[in-house]
Amino acid sequence: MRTTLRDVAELAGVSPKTVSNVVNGYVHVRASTRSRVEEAIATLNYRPNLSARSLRRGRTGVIALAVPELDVPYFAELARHLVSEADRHGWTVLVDQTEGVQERERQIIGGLRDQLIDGLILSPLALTVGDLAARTDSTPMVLLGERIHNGPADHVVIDNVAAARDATAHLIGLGRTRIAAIGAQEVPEGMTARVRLEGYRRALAEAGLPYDERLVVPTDRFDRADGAAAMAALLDRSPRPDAVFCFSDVLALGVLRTLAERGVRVPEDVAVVGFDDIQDGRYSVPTLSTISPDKQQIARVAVDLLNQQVVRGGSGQADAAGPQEIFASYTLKARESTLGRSGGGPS
Amino acid sequence: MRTTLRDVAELAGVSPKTVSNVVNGYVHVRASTRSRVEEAIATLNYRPNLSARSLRRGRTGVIALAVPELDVPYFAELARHLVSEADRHGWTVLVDQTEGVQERERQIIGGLRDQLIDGLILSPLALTVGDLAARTDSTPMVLLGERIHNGPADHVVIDNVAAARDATAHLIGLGRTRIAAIGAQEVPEGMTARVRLEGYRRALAEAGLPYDERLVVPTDRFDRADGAAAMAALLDRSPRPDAVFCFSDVLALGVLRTLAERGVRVPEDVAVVGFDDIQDGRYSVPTLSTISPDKQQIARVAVDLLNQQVVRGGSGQADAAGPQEIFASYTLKARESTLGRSGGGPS
DNA sequence: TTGAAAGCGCTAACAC
DNA sequence: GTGTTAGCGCTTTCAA
Repeated sequence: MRTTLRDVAELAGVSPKTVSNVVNGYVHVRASTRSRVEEAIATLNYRPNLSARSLRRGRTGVIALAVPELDVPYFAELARHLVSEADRHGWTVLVDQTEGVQERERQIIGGLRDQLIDGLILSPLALTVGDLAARTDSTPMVLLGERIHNGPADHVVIDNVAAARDATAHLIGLGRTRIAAIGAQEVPEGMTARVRLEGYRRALAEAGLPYDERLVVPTDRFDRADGAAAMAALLDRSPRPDAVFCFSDVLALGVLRTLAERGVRVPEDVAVVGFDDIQDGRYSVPTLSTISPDKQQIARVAVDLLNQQVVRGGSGQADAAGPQEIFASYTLKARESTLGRSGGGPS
Repeated sequence: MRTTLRDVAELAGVSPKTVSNVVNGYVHVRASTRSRVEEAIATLNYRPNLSARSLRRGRTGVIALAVPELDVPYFAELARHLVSEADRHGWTVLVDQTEGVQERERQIIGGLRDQLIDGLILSPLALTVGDLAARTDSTPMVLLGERIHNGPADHVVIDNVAAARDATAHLIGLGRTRIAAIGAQEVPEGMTARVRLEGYRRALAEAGLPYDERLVVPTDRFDRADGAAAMAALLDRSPRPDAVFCFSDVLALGVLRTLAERGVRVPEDVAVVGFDDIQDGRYSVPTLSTISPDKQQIARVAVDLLNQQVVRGGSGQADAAGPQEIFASYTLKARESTLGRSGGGPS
């Protein structure tokens, strides 16, 4: 049998309540009593039963992180930061993988882990505004990514339109004029692929360059194979681009691969910019220019927002001012794939 | 107020026990009763309180996965598989990051999450045999990686010595004679770096090649920067290697980067083999030859072993036969970094 | 096939 | 500063 608070109380010759006070760091406990209790705890190797505590307190100390897949580098890096930040708040993180499946995402916002978690941080891929509006579960929730503006939930984003515009403008600034975009998707407004395309178009417009649909390549997903295939398709038709803006770094790594296979020089013949600043891009050949969202900030803000909701009473609602939308910062990191070797080594 | 089982019972006009029976799929419930209860559950949107259930049952349905860092590609990929496998067993996975810090690893095997989890899957980096022997916590546990043979815990590994030997032998088979090893570490016997070095030495010995300490480069960690620096050091002194065996793919990616910067041709001047078969290596330039452990198998076996322990009664002990050590399979994937472009495209 | 009662281990409320 | 009491929501006896 596991030792309980009661056992400790008996051994220390005090009441259960006193043990509870000591365990929970209540200050008004006489030093001598405290040390006696602590000694008993040590001898019995007592550990509080978290289920019982949760039942009583109505809080579990656990939050859920739901991402499409844990081994997509961007989500892996985000997860690392989120787990660290959550830890600082005394939260343990459990992980759900949605695989970007809508039904799965629906279940999760519907309260799949309802009674197990204090809150939920979700990076949705397929969820619609309607799904969110229909949500009845009141578990505190924070959304990550550009998905849904003005939705009914707190929300951490970066300004994807501006970032995509900056990335494209960087290519234009290098004198490129036939700039391709890889990663377009037929998805609802507000989704990542859409807003990044919007930023791309805006940069072209601002520079007085034409928008040429033949230079815009859709991909099913955002992975290396998609990037490689998209670049191959571009090289096999005209007009031939002199630069490529990829909607993710992983796509861009596939692009670099195809360019290397075809003997196309980067950046001399084709300059490449990605998005996400994953670690691989800092050591690829060539190193990858990219938009770098401040992932740690995203993680910190997300956990803070969640904490606010929990403190506020777990109503699932934002405060009177309505749901918050917080913009995290990003920077453009120009590396070899646009600047060439003059860009220096890994950064 | 959240709806409880009691509310459902009242609405359905039955006792709490009957609701419980329905919720838990107990068979001996009259169909009419069952449907009445199910209706009540639906109208009230009832969800069982998992804390209460855990408290009563003594099981939480949660297991912990402890890895050094979630954004190291190998662990990210492993985590993806583990979460999927755990899901198939009805388990939710919570994640702890140890950062490879011994004290942190000690806390975790010591029962940090003791009362929150049914079991623990740990990929230790710094733990000693002594730490494990001193463990008193009885939470079911499975260890991942080559760390400790004949230790007091169930354990999933691949045969690192054989795999490292195969990798090195592959290089020897290509006619290389000055084969460097990157990733050596001054660590206790049985740890990854040690066993891989052992396999390297064995391959050399079998081929009648001398073991040359100048070709063995230690690294603090296993990351891209370490690989890049190690390769730079090798190029700046003699003998100059004509091949490199890296103890991880991430190291190898750093190595490829340095070789590209220095204008050294791969594999013509230097052939490179890594270890782990992370996704990046399938699209790097050149693609990376590597040892590919069957990560899905590792995940499946680990979860199965944990499940066996839990079923057996959570004693933390293996069965009468003692702790089990299960070997997962691996394959050598020869790609461009050893075969050249004849090796074909991404595989 | 269903119900009544007890209690898992903890903490909140209140008394002393 | 410490003890007593009650009860969080569920499942497990045991009885009907």
